[in-house]
Amino acid sequence: MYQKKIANTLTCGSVLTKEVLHGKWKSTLLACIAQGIQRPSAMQRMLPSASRRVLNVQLSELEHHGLISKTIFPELPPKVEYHLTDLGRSLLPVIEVMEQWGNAHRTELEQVLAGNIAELPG
Amino acid sequence: MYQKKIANTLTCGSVLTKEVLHGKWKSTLLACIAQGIQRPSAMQRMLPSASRRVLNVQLSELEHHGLISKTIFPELPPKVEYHLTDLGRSLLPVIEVMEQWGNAHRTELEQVLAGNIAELPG
DNA sequence: CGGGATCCCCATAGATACTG
DNA sequence: CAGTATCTATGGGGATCCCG
Repeated sequence: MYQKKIANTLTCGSVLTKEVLHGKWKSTLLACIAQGIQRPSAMQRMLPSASRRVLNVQLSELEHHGLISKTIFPELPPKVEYHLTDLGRSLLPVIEVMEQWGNAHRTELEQVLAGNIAELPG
Repeated sequence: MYQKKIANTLTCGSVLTKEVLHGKWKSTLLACIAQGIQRPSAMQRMLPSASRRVLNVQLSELEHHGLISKTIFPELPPKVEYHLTDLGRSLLPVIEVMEQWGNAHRTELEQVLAGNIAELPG
C-alpha cells in the first residue's frame, strides 16, 4: 500500500472547518452567541467596527451552514434572537483551541501580524 | 466588576490564529511539510490545482509568520527545503482539531457548502 | 429594531510568461 | 528546479441609503 499521497483525511477536514469559519467576524459572532448575546443590536454594540450589513451577511451564512438558528418574534418593535445549534455548539471547543493557541503565542504573533490586524476586539 | 464585554481572551486569540491560517492553502501546506514533503516541487505535485505563484506567496507568508523555515541549498539544480519551526509544530494540534471536527461533520457540511468547495484534495 | 439594496475598494489568487 | 512580474477576475467587506 502506498501512502495515499497526503492523508486526505487530514487536509479535507480542516478545509471544511476553515470554510465554515471563513469570514471576518464569524468566530466572534459564535462566541457572542455562546455567551448569551443573541440579538443583532447587542452584537452590533459588541462589535462597533463591524457594519450592520456584514453582520447580517455573516449571520445568514452561519445560519445557512447550520451553526446557528434564528428566531423571529412577530412583535413591535421587531425582535430577533440567534441561538447555537448542536452543530454550532460542537464547534465551540474548536474555537477554544484556536483561542488558546493564539493567546499562547500572542506576543510573537502580534509582532509579525502588525498591520494586518488593525483592531482586535480588546 | 463588570463582565468586560466579550471575553477578550476568547475572541482575540482565535482571531490571531485565523489570521495565521488565512490563505487558501496554508493549512494544507503545513500538513504537507509536517508529513515530510519539504520541497516546492513536491508540494506542487501534491496540490496540482494551486498555482506556483500562490504556493510561493503563501509559503513566504508562513515563513514570515515564523511557522516554517526555509533552507536554500546552493546547488545545481537549485534545491530548497521547508521545515516547521517550533511555532509551526505547535500549531499542528490545532489543525488536527479542526481536521477532526471537519471530518466528524463532513456529511452535513458538504451538503451546505456544496458549490463553495469545488475541489477538495481528496 | 431588523434587514435589505447599491456602490466601491482592495486583497486573494488564477493564468501566463520570463529569469537564474 | 525555484522564483518573479503582469494582468485580471472574483468576492469579501466597508459606507450609505431606504423599507418593513
